[in-house]
Amino acid sequence: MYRTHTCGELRPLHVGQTVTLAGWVHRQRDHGGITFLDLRDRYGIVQVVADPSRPEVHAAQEARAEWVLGVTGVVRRRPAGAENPHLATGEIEIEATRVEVLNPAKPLPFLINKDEETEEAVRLKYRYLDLRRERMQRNIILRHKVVKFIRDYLSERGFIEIETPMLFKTTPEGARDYLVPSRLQPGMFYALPQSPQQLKQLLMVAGFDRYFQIARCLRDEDLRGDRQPEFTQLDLEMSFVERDDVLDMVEGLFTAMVKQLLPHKRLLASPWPRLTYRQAVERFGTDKPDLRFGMELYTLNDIFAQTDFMVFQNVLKSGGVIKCIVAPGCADYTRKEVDDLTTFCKEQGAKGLATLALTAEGVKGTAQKFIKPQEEQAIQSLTGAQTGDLVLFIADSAAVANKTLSALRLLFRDRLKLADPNLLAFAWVVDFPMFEYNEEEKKWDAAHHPFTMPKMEDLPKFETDPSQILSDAYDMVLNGYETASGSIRIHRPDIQQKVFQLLGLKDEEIQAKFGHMIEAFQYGAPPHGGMAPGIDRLVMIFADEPNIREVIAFPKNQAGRDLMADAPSPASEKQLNELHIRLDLKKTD
RNA sequence: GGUCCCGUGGUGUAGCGGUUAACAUGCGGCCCUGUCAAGGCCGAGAUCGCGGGUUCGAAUCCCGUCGGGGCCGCCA
Repeated sequence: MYRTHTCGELRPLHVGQTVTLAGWVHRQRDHGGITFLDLRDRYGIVQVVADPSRPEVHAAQEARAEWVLGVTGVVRRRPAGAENPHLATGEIEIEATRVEVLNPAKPLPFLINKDEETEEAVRLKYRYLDLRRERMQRNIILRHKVVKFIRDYLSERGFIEIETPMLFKTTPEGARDYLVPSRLQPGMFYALPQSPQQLKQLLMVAGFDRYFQIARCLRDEDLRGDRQPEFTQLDLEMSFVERDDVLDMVEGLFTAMVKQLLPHKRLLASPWPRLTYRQAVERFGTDKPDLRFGMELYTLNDIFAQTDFMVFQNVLKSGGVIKCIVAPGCADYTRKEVDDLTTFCKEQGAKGLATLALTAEGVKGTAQKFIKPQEEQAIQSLTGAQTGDLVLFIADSAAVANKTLSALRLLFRDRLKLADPNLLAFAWVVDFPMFEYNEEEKKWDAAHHPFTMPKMEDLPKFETDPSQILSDAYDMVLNGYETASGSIRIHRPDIQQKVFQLLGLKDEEIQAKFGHMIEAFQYGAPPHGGMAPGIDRLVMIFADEPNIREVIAFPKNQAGRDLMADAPSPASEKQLNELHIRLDLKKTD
């Protein structure tokens, strides 16, 4: 038997018992006449004491960090004054009667027993060692608890967990698909699911009523700190529900989860705030606002209606907006600091940045000479800006102004530490537009997806102005991240047809791509809707981690490579032949 | 596709035109009976990612390239 107990569980009540433990050498302190070993497993650390004069415990002296040992000994209370309050097992120690090397270890590429920053490429190459570290163990265990909580909570409420295929069908809309060539059907391809969207809707047609799945989703797009090519969603769908039924269910789930799993975190508000898409963009410049702090955006078009400043005039004439935010206590920014902000704004697409510094010696800044005293007064009373603050103006198209000011807002959040890291600002963003115009391809795209239900009262606008059609789509946002999105779905074939037509899909195309959906909806489809919270992002935020890779056991790097296994890698000639694939690698541009 | 930042012993850093390339930690050896980031002494370990250029002289400046990361585009 390798062990009778785990390293983390021994307490004074075990004193006198003979126990057998197995684990890794966390640290070793050899004093010559006595040797201490900290033996570690995932449950904790316990101190083993070995007397080197006893040959059966001699291995304690030769052991090095991360060797795997088997230890037998007697649990005893530590001598008075030698307790370690930093260890859960710190009141006791194991007096070893046997120390056996189960497996030695080479010196490691980085230290397990220390949470020192290590280049991520090295961590990813030796991910199995990185995962042995306390930080990663904590994250992966938290992730397990989150998923377990979801399964329990939803099961108790009548939800059925159903698996859907990984090999499915490519779809025209949305993200780039990962394709899988078919051996049995030459020239044909499966697609790995971007989400189980269609399948969960068909499960509603099938009468399952309340479905969920911890579902792997795959999208072949460029990576970011919060985006991996494969990620996990809580996929969820309900029949005979309206929007608020779905929101209430998910809000209840995460409110209860935070209370149980994250007692050190506070919710910003309960019930969660709700913003319309329009309000969110107007006030924060984004549809995923971080509500942990203020610094809202203000529109100044009215105040500058009579401006003499040519730049502002031109923007107003061309239908743009003048908006600002107030950076508290930043009036003393130097010329260089303001220049750096300007550069930042230009990187976001803005043409420039105007500033107004409200200093004790008066108003300064690049916009000072263009802004009349009464305009400045109006800005102060609108925004509440005070002496010592720096007002930042962007005059541009609404889209660029919002995007730039939103980015500035987050920049100042981090720079001025405006957001409480222990605050969870969940919120709902509702009433998204149904369609977005794709300038590049001169056509309408679905803002969420083509199965989203337009607002009934907006149906006439299909003929007049599709840009004004709102939908029953909604997002869950948390601390500036989009953490879920969903919608009430179309269950009427006539409305579905209208949407497909507006998206420019030809009838044959609709049949080929979505025929199974259209047909299914003709056999008694219940009204239904759902959503899909992103597990990785949520756990990342819950674990206070700066990127999604820290909560995924084996993530890809920014180039989509697995640095440990070195994937992707070439396929053999034989494999390619079986799949009827010939490579064409000549283009290198 | 674009753009910005980073590559110095195993790991983390210093050095930023002339150094035997420094420090910590880890590693090896020796000493040490109460430590818990144990301590003390000794030692090994880096052609400074790679290639080219500038210079009397390059880890240091320039160009390219490779690797890694952030952001924009993209992500229904």
